[in-house]
Amino acid sequence: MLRFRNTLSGKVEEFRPMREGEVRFYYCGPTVWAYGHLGNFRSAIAADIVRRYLKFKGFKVTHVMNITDVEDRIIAKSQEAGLSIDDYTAQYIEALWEDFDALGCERPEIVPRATRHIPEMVSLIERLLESGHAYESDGSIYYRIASFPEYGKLSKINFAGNIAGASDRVDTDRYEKEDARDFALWKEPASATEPAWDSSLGRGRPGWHIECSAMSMKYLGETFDIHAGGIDLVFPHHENEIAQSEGATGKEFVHYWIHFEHLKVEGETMSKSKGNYYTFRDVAAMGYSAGAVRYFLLSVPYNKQINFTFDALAGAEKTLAGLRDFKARLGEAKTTAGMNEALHEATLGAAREFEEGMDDDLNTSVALAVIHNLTRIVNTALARKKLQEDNKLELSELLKRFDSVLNIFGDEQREMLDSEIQNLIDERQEARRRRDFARGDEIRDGLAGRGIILEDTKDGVRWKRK
RNA sequence: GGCGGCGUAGCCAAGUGGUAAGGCAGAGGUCUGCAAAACCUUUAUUCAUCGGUUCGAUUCCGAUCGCCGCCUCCA
Repeated sequence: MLRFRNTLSGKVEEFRPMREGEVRFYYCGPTVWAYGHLGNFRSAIAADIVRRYLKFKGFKVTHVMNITDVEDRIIAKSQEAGLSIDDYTAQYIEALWEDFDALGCERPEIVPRATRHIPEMVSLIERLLESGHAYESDGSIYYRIASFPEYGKLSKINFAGNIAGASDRVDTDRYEKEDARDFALWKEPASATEPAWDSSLGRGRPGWHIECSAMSMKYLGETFDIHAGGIDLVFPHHENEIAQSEGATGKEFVHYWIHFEHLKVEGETMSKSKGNYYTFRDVAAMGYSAGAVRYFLLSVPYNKQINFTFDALAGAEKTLAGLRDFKARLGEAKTTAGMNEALHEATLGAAREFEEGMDDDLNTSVALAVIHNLTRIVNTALARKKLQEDNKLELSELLKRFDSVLNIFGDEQREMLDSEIQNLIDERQEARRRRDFARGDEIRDGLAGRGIILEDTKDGVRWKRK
């Protein structure tokens, strides 16, 4: 029984999709201008795990991830660069997909962009105007929070208590708003050169929040199953989405809200001013593998803050190498026919515990511990020649199944040996037969220098790329 | 000022009202020409501190200290 912590209720709830066997899932992806830091991928990988585990459970998943490509900062930066919005954002969107692929994230079925959905936003704003949830003021259009009594139900924000300490940061005079909390749905351009769209609402551009309401409802319906994103989006972004969507439709917008906790660096907030700001590309350039980054980012459950340290990442690198070695060793293992019952039981137990852990609000820590325990049991069996053919088949299938969720074991196919390398290995074997260990070690060291690690086993020489 | 989260071995970290998963690092051993890998053994009488509730608390409650987040269009 799959359970999620639902931000709306604050409780862990059993997941029941609206339609049998089908899940509609919306994930607020990274905004373009702040793209690329490790925290983005903590979130992206968490969303990938949600998606993959739903599929593991047999659901058909329709996964929508938005790309915010029109927003104050993007407009400012693109104008600074003298580029159109599209030209400015294209480089980041390209980088997004490269990193997505490198980190083993499946691409969502639908990736709508705000700039491509202006008409949908306009018509949603029109509905809000008609129903009294929105008003025009000074050329812009605002959401009237007073018209939506449930405002605050997601973030549980106490507005009365908030004012005292935070009032200095609420810029009440900036716009002609009825209430300081009201937020923009449609903004009048600040200058003639600013990018804007002509519409029935006048010339302008959408506010930030409206795109997610418009695009999610377009592709997933007015009510859908899961909406996820970083925890910082709870307020105001998701709170406002609820106000916009439920204000317009009168229906419940989303059944399950899932929020991903943030990443810290050495126990502190990651920020450029602290000098501890890392992008995925930074750590990749330092020689860490994408697989290790993925492993690290999913090693702590999504609902807990994760603490990034280079020690931990190096640890993930080694752990992952061990798991991949294990998989390769299993594939090459010589077996006898039949099934070892004790191993069979261990395999079934691991399958069950993995699912129990993941069912419990996607506890990836537990899932990984299950895999490590199984690995040790099977390694012991391998060392004692207890692995039988049916166990091997069953275990290979189970690893594949685990990996359909975690995607950490890497490619099925190993690269073919270069004939040159194979010749060197053969030459070394010949030297060892002559007990010319000096020559043998020389070849082994030479190969090591080229990133080829040799392991002598009873069944011959195994090799792997570093 | 309002609201929320966290503090577990050298490091990362899961977890629970009934006596501490897993990974990395470390130590000893098996195997090996030497390595590597793997296996075996080992590493928290204890879960920030102090009180309270309980037969029993790391787990619940209160206080204290420390860290983090939201209340600013940052995932």
